[in-house]
Amino acid sequence: MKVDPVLFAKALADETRQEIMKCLCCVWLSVNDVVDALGGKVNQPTVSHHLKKLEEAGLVMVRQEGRQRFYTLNQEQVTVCCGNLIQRFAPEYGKKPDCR
Amino acid sequence: MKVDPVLFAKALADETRQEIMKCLCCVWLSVNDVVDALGGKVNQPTVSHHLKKLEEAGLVMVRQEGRQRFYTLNQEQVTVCCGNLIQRFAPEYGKKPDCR
DNA sequence: TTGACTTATTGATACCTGTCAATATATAAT
DNA sequence: ATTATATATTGACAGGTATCAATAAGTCAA
Repeated sequence: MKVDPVLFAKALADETRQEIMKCLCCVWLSVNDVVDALGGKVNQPTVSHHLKKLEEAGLVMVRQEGRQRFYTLNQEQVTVCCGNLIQRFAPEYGKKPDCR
Repeated sequence: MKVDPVLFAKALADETRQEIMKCLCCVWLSVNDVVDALGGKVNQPTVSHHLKKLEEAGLVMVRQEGRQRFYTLNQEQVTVCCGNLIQRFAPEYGKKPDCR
């Protein structure tokens, strides 16, 4: 799934959302787990809203289980998108010294 | 100069700003040069506004020359910030297969 | 000094978005 | 069926921001 670099940046351009991503790094959490992990900073609808944004950017994966939905960070997507940014804005960095 | 990952993402989270970054990739341009390069999409004050944002995020370098100010993309900063994002959100990607 | 040029700043406006309260939807348990 | 639980959606509101027109500030030329 190819992701627009602006969409990717927009998804990252929020403090709370980056905290959520941190929580979901390398582990599957339900929505309420995330709410708890944030320690009452925001409430459940807000977390759902952020998770939706992250999902639209392809940054999280979802797995339904009973009445819960488990999310985890898509680390490959993060890596790919960051690589795309470097490709786009620093293509020859490290190659042509005269460019700097 | 250490850059906050949220600030970095915010700087990238705009279509016009990414276009400006593209223009400034590997070349020094005056403000009016950037305005022209964008082909009348936005006017001069708007470009100045965006350049200020990019400067605050450490993504561009500035050089004064006469009455003009020349900007260029700081490719090293882009590379470093992207590396930081990967470090933060995909630290062990490619190392621990059990993590995926 | 005056005028021309380049860029930054200010004020106004419209749009976007993060947040919450309330509610809806869906699923499981009894 | 009814109740409880988990999550998503809606509506409202406040704060942020992208944009422009107008103006200011700084610099060079004459």
